[in-house]
Amino acid sequence: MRFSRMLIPTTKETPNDAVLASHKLLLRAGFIQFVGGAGLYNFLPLGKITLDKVRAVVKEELDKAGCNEVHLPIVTPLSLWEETGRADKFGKELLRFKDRHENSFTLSPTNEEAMVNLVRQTVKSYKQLPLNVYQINWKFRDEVRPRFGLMRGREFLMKDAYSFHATTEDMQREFDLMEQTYKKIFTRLGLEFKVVEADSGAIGGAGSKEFMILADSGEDTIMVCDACDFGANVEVIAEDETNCPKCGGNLSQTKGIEAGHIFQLGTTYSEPMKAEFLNENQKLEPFVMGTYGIGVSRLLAGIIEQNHDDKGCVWTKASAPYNVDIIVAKAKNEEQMEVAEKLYSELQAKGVDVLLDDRADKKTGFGVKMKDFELIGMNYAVVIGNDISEGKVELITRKDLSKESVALENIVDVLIEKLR
RNA sequence: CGGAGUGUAGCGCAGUCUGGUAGCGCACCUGGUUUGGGACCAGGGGGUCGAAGGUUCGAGUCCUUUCACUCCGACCA
Repeated sequence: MRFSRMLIPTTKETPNDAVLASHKLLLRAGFIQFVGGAGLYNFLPLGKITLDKVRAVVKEELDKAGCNEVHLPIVTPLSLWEETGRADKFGKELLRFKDRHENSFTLSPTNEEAMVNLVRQTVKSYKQLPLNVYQINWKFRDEVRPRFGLMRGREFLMKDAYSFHATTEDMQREFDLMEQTYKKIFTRLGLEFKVVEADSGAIGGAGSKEFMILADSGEDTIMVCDACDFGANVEVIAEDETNCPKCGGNLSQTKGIEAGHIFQLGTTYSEPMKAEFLNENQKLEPFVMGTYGIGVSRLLAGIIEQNHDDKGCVWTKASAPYNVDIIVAKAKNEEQMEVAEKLYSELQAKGVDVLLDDRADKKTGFGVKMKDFELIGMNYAVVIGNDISEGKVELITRKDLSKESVALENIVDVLIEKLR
């Protein structure tokens, strides 16, 4: 893509209302835009691209683990929620409204009931099990206090998966598989994270684990063991506990952003909703279920909370809207522009996500392009400038802002190696 | 829902105490000069001051009511 044709409204001023780094930077770098209602944001082109990239990583790993992607309507009949009693339990957080026929509906905050309904209408035999179905879809929760930009919006993109099994043992096997799958997803996204024991909250069920992105700004307090991999949310462990219940090692307190949560549900939903299958003994049994969520839009905030500096965002390779930014120092210089166009085509041909900063208006000089590169936080910038007469370009690494001079003929290979 | 704060141009703000017909920076438009780290000069466009009501000759400013947003708390996949 060419910068000159993209809507990227970067700003120098820090928005007054934003407190968190991710909130400020995503606004300043033109990824998102405040709509006016609390917790509602427009995703601008850069934000949409980044969201889609993160979403693709989530989808790929789930598909590899044998999950089935589906798509449910965001509007759900309230009657489904009444079957499980959650219409009352969710309270005001569940946004309700009526259609022209006075029928009650909700904007889905999560989809256990809707997905159980999908499965009970289609799965009748143990031979069809196990089954894991998921969607990556917008959710709406009328939060008491939405805040911190994408961290706790009212409308947010969530991956919600639901597994159905004949036995508890098989559900636990899937639970472990999802834990491994989540670890792959978070690792691919370049995140530093911790899996912790957690409370099951309003979803209900037996065991649950949370995937915490480690960041000082996190809303959750967690206890982690420095000797083994044990970790727990303070909701489920005494905050003054100093010894690891697993290995006896030292526990220390830290902050985390809850970006994923997996639950062993059992029959909490299948029983009241009469979602049953016929077992090998020809008897009806309720499905044993698991449910697994990832806050996809929250991941964007989490990635930035963990990866930013005073100049702007520092996206990880898997999440950056573009991995390479070609900066044409003087876009009116024909030679520079020619070299830049050629490099742009070559990188595209090699499958590299590249942005060409070809802006040639008189207000957009080299300084502006550099500032935008730093603020947006793409992984690398290639500066096509004066050195081009000697066959050299400058390669800048966003993470440490280091600069190196590279021969033009080698730059494609160097970049591909770095992005590997 | 309790506490605190803020609503004035697209964004960031001043003006409100002490009422006199709206201003600054950024952004935007035109022309010129610049061109490797958010340039400079000149000119220009854009606001019924969150909303409603009231006091007054006159309200951004005073009074009443109301709405929204932000932060802290409670709550929360």
